[in-house]
Amino acid sequence: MSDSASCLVAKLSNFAELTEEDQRLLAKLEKDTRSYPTNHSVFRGGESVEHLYVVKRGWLFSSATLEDGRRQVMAIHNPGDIIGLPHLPFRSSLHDLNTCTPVELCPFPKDSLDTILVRSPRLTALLFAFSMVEQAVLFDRLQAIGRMRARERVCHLLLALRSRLRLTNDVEKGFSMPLKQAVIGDALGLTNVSVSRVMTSLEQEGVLTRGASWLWIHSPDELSEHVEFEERFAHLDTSWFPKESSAST
Amino acid sequence: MSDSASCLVAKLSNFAELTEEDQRLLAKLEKDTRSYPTNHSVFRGGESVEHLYVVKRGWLFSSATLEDGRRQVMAIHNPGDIIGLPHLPFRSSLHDLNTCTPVELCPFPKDSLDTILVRSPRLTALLFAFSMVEQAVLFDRLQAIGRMRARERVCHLLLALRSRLRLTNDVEKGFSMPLKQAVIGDALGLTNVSVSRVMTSLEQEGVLTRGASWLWIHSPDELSEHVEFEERFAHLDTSWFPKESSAST
DNA sequence: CGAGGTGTTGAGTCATTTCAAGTAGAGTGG
DNA sequence: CCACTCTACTTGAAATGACTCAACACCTCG
Repeated sequence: MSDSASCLVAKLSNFAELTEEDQRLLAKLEKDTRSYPTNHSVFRGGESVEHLYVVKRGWLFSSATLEDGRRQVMAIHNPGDIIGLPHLPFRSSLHDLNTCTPVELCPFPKDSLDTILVRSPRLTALLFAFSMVEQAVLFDRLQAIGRMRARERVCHLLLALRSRLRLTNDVEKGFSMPLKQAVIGDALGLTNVSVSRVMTSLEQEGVLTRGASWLWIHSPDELSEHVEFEERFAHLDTSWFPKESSAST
Repeated sequence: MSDSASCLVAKLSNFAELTEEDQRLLAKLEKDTRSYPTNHSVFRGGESVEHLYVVKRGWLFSSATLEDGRRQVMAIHNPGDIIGLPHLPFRSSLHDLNTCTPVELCPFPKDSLDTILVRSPRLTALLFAFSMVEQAVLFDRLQAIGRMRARERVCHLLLALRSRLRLTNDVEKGFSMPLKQAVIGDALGLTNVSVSRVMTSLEQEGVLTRGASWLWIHSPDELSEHVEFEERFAHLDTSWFPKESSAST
């Protein structure tokens, strides 16, 4: 993980060797950088999406809103994430994208992917694998929302956030957590009020400590047994990947 | 959609031209066929998964169960579906897989995909796109569970099922629906009791007609406005696909 | 210092669950 | 072919977890 390496390269390198060529292909996705302020709407659901985005800095979330205002937060995005893959096969974006903090994004056009698809089957496989990991995380949240009580849901989300951040940050002594309780609620099918009650009670019980946009989970292992949280970023099975980039051999 | 064409080829052909080579690559995935009876467990979460499966005939569902027995149904699988892509990057399967009807599956090993990845970037893109459509459907269900009332959730699921089946069946005058209410409930974060109440009331109001393992939604258009259901299988944007299979040119 | 956004806390309400009993239907064996 | 059994579904009554509404506290930022 050299200084010049992007978050994306850093994240992906955790799971598979990247060739020079692969790194070059990824670097092209991060050519441009755009900045956005806090609480800014990057795009809205229904708008046509020509670009995908690599998150360079900051937090964002994707959400969809029903006509009467009920909102569901679909995903929370951190540095190193690629935003927009689910929109790929659609003409217009599925969700709104909003910033939680000041953000730097690297937009790249959809069809930049075709070079990767043609030149590096192995990198393609890695991106696909990562996309499936995202989907696994989504399944876990589906289970949390569908079958867990408010308290379990909140714990589950906090553990999931921590697990994500651990790929690129040190989280042992706490980590930055700029999400508003209303956003957490909308991610979990709860109200901000319920989230507040749970968080307060968790803090009183000594499970965690809160600061301004900051959170410390004291004993994640203990907590994760209690709420049946599953680590999804631990290890990727890459055995089925093509052996080499066909183009580079 | 010729007689010899598989459900998978039929489904994918709806969205992009498949070359001879692509069809041959897909056909290889359906070489073997295995049969399973109703209510049979194909595999359990945690077992190692060497294979993916193409559904040739019948209905199945994937689910995960918490220690105390609470169950979440993650996905419902119909003919033409590929089962197991989300498990791909993991050593062991994420979910249980169970049959709802007698079923025929075509198992193929994970690394069969590498030929596709290397030989046909275009088919790879199509599979990826389809996988993203699945994810979009998952997002929709997340919203349903997180932010809709029981009645809306059930309507939403019924419309989603109908929309899936429409790819391969005629659903205008009703369709086969072998899911038990407990399964529907577990897919929606409800109890079988709530599902029963909703279904009964929908039938009384003339929204639908039920028969033995059979369902007719009278006016899906009207219903879908009422519950904000979004059709995801209508059209794929394939503009970003690589132009040709690199290997076949 | 004031203002607006964010989080907290309490009281009352409501949708869904839980529990329980009963009905209907499909499949099985005599 | 009928009785039996098991499972799925239905229906009602009571319990409950989360929501709504509302007031208030806190903090940040201008």
